[in-house]
Amino acid sequence: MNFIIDATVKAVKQLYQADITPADVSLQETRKEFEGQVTIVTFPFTKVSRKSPEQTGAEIGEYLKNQLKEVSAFNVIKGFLNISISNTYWVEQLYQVITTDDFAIFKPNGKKVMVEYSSPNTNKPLHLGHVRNNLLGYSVAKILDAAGYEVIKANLVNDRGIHICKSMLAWQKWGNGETPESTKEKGDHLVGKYYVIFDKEYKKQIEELKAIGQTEEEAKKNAPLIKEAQEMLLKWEAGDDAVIDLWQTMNGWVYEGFGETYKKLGVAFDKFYYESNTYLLGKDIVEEGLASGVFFKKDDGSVWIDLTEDGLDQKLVLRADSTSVYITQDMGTAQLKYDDFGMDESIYVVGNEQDYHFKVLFLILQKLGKTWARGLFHLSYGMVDLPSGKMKSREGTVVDADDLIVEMETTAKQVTEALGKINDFSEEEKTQLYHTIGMGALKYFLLKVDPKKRLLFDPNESVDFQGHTGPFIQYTHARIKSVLNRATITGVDTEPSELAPEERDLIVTLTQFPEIITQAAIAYNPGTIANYVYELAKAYNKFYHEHSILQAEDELVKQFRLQLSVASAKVISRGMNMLGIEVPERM
RNA sequence: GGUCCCAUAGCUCAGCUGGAUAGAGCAACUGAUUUCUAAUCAGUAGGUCUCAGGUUCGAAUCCUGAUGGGAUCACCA
Repeated sequence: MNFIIDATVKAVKQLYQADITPADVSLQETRKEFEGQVTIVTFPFTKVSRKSPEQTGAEIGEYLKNQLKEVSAFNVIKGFLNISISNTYWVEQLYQVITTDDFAIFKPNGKKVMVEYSSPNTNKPLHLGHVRNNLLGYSVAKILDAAGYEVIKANLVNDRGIHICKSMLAWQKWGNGETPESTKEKGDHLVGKYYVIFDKEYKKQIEELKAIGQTEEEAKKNAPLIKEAQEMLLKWEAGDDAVIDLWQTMNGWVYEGFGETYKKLGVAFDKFYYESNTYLLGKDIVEEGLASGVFFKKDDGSVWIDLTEDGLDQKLVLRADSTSVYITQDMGTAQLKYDDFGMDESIYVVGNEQDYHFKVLFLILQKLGKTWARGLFHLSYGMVDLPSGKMKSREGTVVDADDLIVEMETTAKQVTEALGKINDFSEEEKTQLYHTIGMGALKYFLLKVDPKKRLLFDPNESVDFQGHTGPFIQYTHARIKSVLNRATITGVDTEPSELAPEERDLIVTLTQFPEIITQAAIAYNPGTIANYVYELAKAYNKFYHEHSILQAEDELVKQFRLQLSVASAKVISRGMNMLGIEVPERM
């Protein structure tokens, strides 16, 4: 639509001898109730035209109609210039733009971006919060890829620390040598079970100590279990063979479990980082900062940065005993990632409870003069809440990722069976389809909302399969495929004598796809894609309902509608793919 | 208390680089299937865009303040 903008700039120049830039022309979609496809707001031009908005619109409209063959008509309502673009233009768009192989395919932009997401703890299974994180990260990676970036999907696994020692210790004490094989339990669930057991026993000990007069604080510190866990962590850091052995074994179980869940979620990674390898990093950066005066040392030997001028606090970056804190490690890991890949941008998909941490981290790196720090971005997303409140792994009040996936598949199965459209499918095909639909519903549900917003998830109210949902869009795709399977496409570009409004609207929506990808990539927001694909599916269903494809008036029209259908299916499929959602051929 | 995020229909959400009478879905009600998949389509009803100021020809959108909700301000990660 740039040609309209350019022509408008010229029109203003010709008519009113005023120079404006393309940015001054606000072009928008014409509202449904009016005639036309694009609308120019004429109010901004009245200053130079010295005429009423209506008259200004009429004059510009007249100019455009005379100058551009694509403009077939116009009308002005209350200062809004509504322009009708000729049917020929839209049909050309379909054949010369939308159906071409490189439609909405972005050329490599030469930029490299890392998307870090998932970042699980290896002491418990994944829950709904992780699911949101995983789907978001994966989708953003797909969107950036589509927008022309070279993308590295990274996962920084939190595989060490006191929380893992807790699971290990509880297993040692009460595990009786249980393994995933012996219990037939998924490895991450087995380990998570012992994490919960630890917490239960720990709480018991705290109560006992409180009963003999200790304060809550003292009891938490003095409980034998926590002391044992701390000892175990020290042994781990000292490289004690037995502890390392156990750690490797139990982490192995967890990774196998995570692998299964990731596979079901359909997410993947190009690069894994492990905190057991990175937790000592960052100390050299502390030295660097001390040398350059960005950091300062307190009397006790601890190292700090003063961010009060930036409206933040003083922040510790190294303990007095010269051991690392969280942010030390993150500084080091950021450097490591940059050294590994030299990416232009790096996106951290992490919950919004860490907003402050990342603000500080990025600021520190900038102050240290890391040029790449400007490319760091925290993609912060809201918590997933249950009606009962926050999810807490330790207390077992979580929606488990694996359970949730099974539940979605079961619901998909029930809905599908009730409709009875795929009775000829093999068992394997059915299982596959239930998975596709169930995950489509779940993924769409989680991705259509703005990442920033917190999400309320009611496990008792199942995710919908009708209306503004993943299955609605999947259904539209299957429906198109069903029609295409019954027809032969000649591949000859035919122009119908008349273009119905539903056909034109569908083409208009299709042409927007590249712009939508760009927007989604700029905002790191899969919701942009999700809502667009929904609009497209709706536009198709409306067209489908109003017009027969196979029984079209004549072969020209039929071929045109078939091409329109092929294009719609393709864009739906590509859009959904950016959300990590599969579209079935039948459902 | 400081800082950050959020607030739109009964519910879940779009719209936010300022533009027309604020849009979808769910739930409720009505209608469409001898015709390409009705997981669909068409319609009815549902709104003080939290509130109060400000900027503007024009504000759900930008600014200020308030209210409500959430997060965070650890020598935990």
